[in-house]
Amino acid sequence: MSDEYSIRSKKLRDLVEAGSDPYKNFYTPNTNAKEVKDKYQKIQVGEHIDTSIKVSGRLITIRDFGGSVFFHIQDHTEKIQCFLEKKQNPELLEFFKKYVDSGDIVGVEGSIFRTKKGEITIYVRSLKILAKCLHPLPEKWHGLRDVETRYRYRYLDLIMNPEVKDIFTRRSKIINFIRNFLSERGFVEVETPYLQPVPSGALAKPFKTYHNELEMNLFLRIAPELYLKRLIVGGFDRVFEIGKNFRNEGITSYHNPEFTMLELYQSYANYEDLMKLTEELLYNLCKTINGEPILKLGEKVVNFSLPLKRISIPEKVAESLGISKEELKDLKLLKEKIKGKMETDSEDWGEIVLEYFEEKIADSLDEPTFVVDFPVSTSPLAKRKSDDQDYTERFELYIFGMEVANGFSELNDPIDQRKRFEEQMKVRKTRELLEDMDWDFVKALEYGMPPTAGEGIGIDRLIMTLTGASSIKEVILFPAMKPD
RNA sequence: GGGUCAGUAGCUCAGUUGGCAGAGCGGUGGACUCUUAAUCCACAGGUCGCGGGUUCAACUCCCGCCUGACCUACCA
Repeated sequence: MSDEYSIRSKKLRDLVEAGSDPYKNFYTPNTNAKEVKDKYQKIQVGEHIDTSIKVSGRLITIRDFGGSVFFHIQDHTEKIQCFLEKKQNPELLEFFKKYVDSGDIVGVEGSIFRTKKGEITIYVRSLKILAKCLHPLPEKWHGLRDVETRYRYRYLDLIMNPEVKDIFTRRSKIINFIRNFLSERGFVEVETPYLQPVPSGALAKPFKTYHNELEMNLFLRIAPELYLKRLIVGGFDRVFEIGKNFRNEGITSYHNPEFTMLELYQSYANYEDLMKLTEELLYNLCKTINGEPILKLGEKVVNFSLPLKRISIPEKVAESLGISKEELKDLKLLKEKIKGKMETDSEDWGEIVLEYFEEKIADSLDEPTFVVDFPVSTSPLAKRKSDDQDYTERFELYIFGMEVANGFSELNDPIDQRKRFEEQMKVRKTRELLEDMDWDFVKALEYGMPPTAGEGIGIDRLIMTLTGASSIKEVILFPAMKPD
């Protein structure tokens, strides 16, 4: 009976015996910590406002002086100090010392004054325990730092580290903004299957599951792409979906097995239109959450001022290799030039160019930058550029060296699409990914899909860049973890 | 997948050459009516990540495993 859990449990039993319910059904505060502080900001030291405010929240720190007690409670807005003295209510002070611990959810009622040290404080007249906390909170000064504990017990993380709550509040605002932004521009938000008979729209290892009644294998989707394009075929002009994708692959500081993706499709638009849409979205998003388009994150600065920087893969690669864009197209010369700078086992011209770009140039793209002119062989679902058949109408957006968005003018030729699926089947067989392709999607294209541009934006990664998080786990409430 | 580092009280962390397991916060008891890391006195609190091994003796050295972080590799 010496550990804290037992001690607190005993207090709980004693409370019940004393006829007090330690888990109240309800309590209605009439304001919150922030509102109180704002409203009474002007009162002077020593001044006492005779009002009756009720706030509730978690009691986080206690300073006991015998005849009086200071404590802070933290609600969903912030924390506020409370003061309870013997003179006012001796029974209540006794109750507090006997039953109340840091961590408890309490409701307090009282008036307002400013202490000698200048803090706006609730002069407590009554206090109720609304929910007893049976565990001690982590240390008040250092808080909860251990990342493993923070992720496994996110509720503790949120209690102890207000900046964590800020990140997820900001995440919510960002997603809301995106929804509104797209809705205002005529995009219809839709939902497409998470359970798919054929995992499609990307090349990634899927999670497999099984439907008992249908007696069939199903896969958690790796992308919603083909379903969204079916909707374009069906006559939706502009659609988007914000949802989870699931990829059965490695976990890194910017990969989580389930992650949130925005995909949007706009018919009668091309990749240029989507770049404009994207930079407008980011510019306004940053201005809305930050007040200005330049975001300062410690030493890092992200500048979303229009227009965003744009660089061409062949230009940068040719420049880096000291050859012309025309010479770059010579596979033999290219392989000779990269010798000693980069190892590759690829024989494909486009793959080598892109590999070189990603390895030597992309990582250093800190400022938001559109990368354009992807080689055809590396972009199987994108249309070729009309003025250069070796490259496609595709872009990726990089921020802090991280790929945040990927968009292109969509292939809508069903014959070409069928051919590409057949080629993918061969590749999958050699990689022992024996799933079938989504042939019905080809059929949909055979009915005619208008010229369309589509884009995917990795929401988690976008939020990382907008909050300065260095790990994707910091922007996902419950990131994937092995059992402890 | 490969490499590096870490895991000790509820939390944050020390722990020397292999020689009794430590501190602060938190807790309990006591003093204290304007503190905010309150202060002061006393006390309690340990599966040293898990399992083997070496040794008179292991938190410490060796082997294996678990969990995490970082780097690297893979990655529409």
